[in-house]
Amino acid sequence: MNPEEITRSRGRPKTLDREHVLKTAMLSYWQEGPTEVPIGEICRRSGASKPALYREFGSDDGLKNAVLDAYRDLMLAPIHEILAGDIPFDQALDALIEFVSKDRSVENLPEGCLFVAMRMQQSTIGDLTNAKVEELHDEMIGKYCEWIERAKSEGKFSSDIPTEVAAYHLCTQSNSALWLAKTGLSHDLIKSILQLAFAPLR
Amino acid sequence: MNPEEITRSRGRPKTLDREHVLKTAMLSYWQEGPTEVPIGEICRRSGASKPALYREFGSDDGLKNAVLDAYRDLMLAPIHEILAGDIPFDQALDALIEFVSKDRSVENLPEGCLFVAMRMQQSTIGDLTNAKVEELHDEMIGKYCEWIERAKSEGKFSSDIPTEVAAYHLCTQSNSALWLAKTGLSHDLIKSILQLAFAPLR
DNA sequence: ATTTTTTCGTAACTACGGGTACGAAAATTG
DNA sequence: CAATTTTCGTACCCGTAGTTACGAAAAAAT
Repeated sequence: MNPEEITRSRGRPKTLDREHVLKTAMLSYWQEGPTEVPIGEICRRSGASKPALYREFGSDDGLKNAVLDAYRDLMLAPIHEILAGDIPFDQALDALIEFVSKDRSVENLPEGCLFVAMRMQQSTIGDLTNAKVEELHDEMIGKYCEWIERAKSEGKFSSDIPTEVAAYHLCTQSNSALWLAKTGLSHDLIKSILQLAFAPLR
Repeated sequence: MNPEEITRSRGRPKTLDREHVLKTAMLSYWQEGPTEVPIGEICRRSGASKPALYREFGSDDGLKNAVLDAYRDLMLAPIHEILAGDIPFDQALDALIEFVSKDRSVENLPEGCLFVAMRMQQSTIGDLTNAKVEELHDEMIGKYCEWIERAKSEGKFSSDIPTEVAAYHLCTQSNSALWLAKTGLSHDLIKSILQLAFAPLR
């Protein structure tokens, strides 16, 4: 009754390592851009064969879609957690700045934001992936709005600023910061820019 | 001695309308993304033949490079003028917001910023064009820096904020605003976001 | 052992897009 | 008019990338 036998069915055993392919693809797209790395290259880098990859993900679009799910858990979920937490507004802002402008090279992660990169490439990306991108964006704006509304109700945030304006502002700043990091701007400079950009919210 | 005869040389007269091709290409790239519109499509839309276009611009890269020059004159130069002008700092900021968040559909121009779009597409774009993109970006940052330094020397801008931080912040906000417009966000909302973002500079 | 099922991966197919070879066309020159 | 020069544009070349056909391989079931 060891784990190997639980899902052991009839045919030839699957050797494709889905998680490994997904990780390879995510890092490749993240590093070089979602439209820059062809399927064949993902195969070479991950050691998988093209048909195997197609059997698993269906299409280029399917793979990108799956990658985006993995990316969400890695990079978007932590932001959601900061916003959902019970920490004071100012501290949450700082945590946000810290998370966004943090140097990821120590974790062997690329700079920039795969999510933003995908959002830019309008038509080059498949329908499935585009739909997910918009879904994740709406989710993010929603979380920001909830957070701000909560802060407003606690008197920690000026009611003069419409929630929607603040939410888009926050979202935009994070995106820009991640993008600036990709252009090679120093993390200290980016942090200063974020502090400046978020100043009117405090 | 009419204009037609001034440059009339020997061979078959050129029928390719360079300006028309350039305008077609600029609007196409601007609207749909610089990597989304193939050369062949530019030809179809402008009525030019492929070899004619290659004779005129040399390559895909050459065409994009020429387009970028045209775009600079149309969209970047006006910003430079605002920054170089003698108007008070606050008014210049407002003029900036106005120019960036203005509705361009009335002039039949696309939303968004071709320059920013090109800067995103790292490797998909040729060397010539990439070099020009960086050149234009450095030029823009430089103009912002000069403007801020001037404002500082006149006591219209807080010396607490490093010039470089403010310059990047301003540049980033403009880029973001143009990009938000491309996603379909209302111009009023974008203007509010810009006002919020620029508040700490006043 | 043979059949059945499932996955494997080589080797193709196809579409698209950047770029060009080349002969025809249209002008000036002598 | 013939020679020369320059541009024109059809029809092609070729590399790239997404996708799949298909026979072999590896397991369970009979």
